[in-house]
Amino acid sequence: MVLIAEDEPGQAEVLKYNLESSGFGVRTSPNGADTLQQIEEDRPDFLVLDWMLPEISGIEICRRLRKIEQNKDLPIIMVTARGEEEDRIRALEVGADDYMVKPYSSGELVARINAVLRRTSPALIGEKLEFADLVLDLVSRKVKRDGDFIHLGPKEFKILQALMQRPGRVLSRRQIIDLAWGQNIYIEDRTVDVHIRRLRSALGGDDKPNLIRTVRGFGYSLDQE
Amino acid sequence: MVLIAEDEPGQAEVLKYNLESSGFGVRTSPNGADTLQQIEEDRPDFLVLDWMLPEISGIEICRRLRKIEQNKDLPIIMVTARGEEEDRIRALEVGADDYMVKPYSSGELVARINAVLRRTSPALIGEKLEFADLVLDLVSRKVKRDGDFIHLGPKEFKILQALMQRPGRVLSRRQIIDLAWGQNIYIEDRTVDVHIRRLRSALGGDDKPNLIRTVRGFGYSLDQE
DNA sequence: CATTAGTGTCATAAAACGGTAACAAAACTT
DNA sequence: AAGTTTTGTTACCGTTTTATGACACTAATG
Repeated sequence: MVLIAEDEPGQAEVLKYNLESSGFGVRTSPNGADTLQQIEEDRPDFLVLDWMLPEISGIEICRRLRKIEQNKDLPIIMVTARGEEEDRIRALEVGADDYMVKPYSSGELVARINAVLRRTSPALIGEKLEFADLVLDLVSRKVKRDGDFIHLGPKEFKILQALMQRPGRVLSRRQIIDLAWGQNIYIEDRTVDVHIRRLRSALGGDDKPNLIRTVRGFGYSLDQE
Repeated sequence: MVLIAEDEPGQAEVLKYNLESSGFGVRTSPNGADTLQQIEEDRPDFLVLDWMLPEISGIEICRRLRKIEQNKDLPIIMVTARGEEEDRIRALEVGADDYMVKPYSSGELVARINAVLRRTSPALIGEKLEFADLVLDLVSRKVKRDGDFIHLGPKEFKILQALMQRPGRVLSRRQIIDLAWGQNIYIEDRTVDVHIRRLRSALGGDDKPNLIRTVRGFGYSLDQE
């Protein structure tokens, strides 16, 4: 079930029609408050969220959703007329999984929804997260590198999962904390460093290529090399 | 390298010509068996696949490719004369990334290929700034020149970002400071010179064309000489 | 209840980065 | 051409940021 949060009725109709013909179940919501309520009453599998919504903006909705444990993993594609780099970054920062600029083709939206689903809900599709010679299985909660099983503590596991769901993307320490610990928890940023170190060493230390890149001043990302 | 699987030679030629003038390397394949063989011998970066191919249909090729681990992520755009919703859904179901109905403009195909690549390439949704042979990716925070990755400190990165967001426009030292350091911060104008120097040298020094133009009395700008 | 695995912090070491001054070179001015 | 202004370059050193090891504390396990 996909929820479309879009205030312009025409736009919403077109989207609904197209998504339905692509096999998705669709609900719509005309404003921010209603969106939040619908999500609370019956959590959709996917949210297509307009940046500019009456009452509560898309950005704000995104931020709020990410604070609720249950909605941490709700896949969100943000839609907006604005195309500035800053906005894109901002959308990704508040936790959107992807971002589309109007006008866009419905085909592209459908394709992106599928792409995001493939990436963020591997458990649903029975997929595993893979990166380089790393395999992370969410179902069995096991990690394998280059064929060998690796033991990780819960925190390290979640951090690795967060990174693998966004390969190449740099996550700030704050983002990592949000994703691995949860919001509204106060932990020293430095603590992330320590866990990254533990993770690195569990992944093979100096014996194997380091897959976690330090991005000075920002955070960490998964990376080849 | 893009592989075009298309049985009608004229069509294939036109596509090839257009893709090549957009900078893609192109190979072609006239039938299903040859397509699979070419992919096995030398995996292309992208597949443009006609639905109706002799010997083995496009749909069938798509299905088979998706079963092979190595080709799970090969981006595929399906091309067909049929435009029924059902076909569209079917194409996406068997794992195509996008779908185009004939007749279509080559421009649109190029645009779609780029859209799909943006989505599926390592950075996934990396928003990239480009100028000449420079690519700056805000999401993975990486800079590439002419194919080689370049390491920049945070300040140099931000300065380059500021310049690339306004290609050709001259930025005063003050503006650069505001953009890279933030407002209300006091540092010497001369410091910008030093960072520009570091940036130039990181971008290849004397080995490659200098992309940063000095505008005496004003500041700096990105420029192709 | 004893033991162990897992966590968060701190202190310290090690890098990486950044701002400046000082001088050289280049570009304008007259 | 000499003088003046602006930019290029280098070296230096303090600061910031990250890596690492040790330790205390808690939750989980048997």
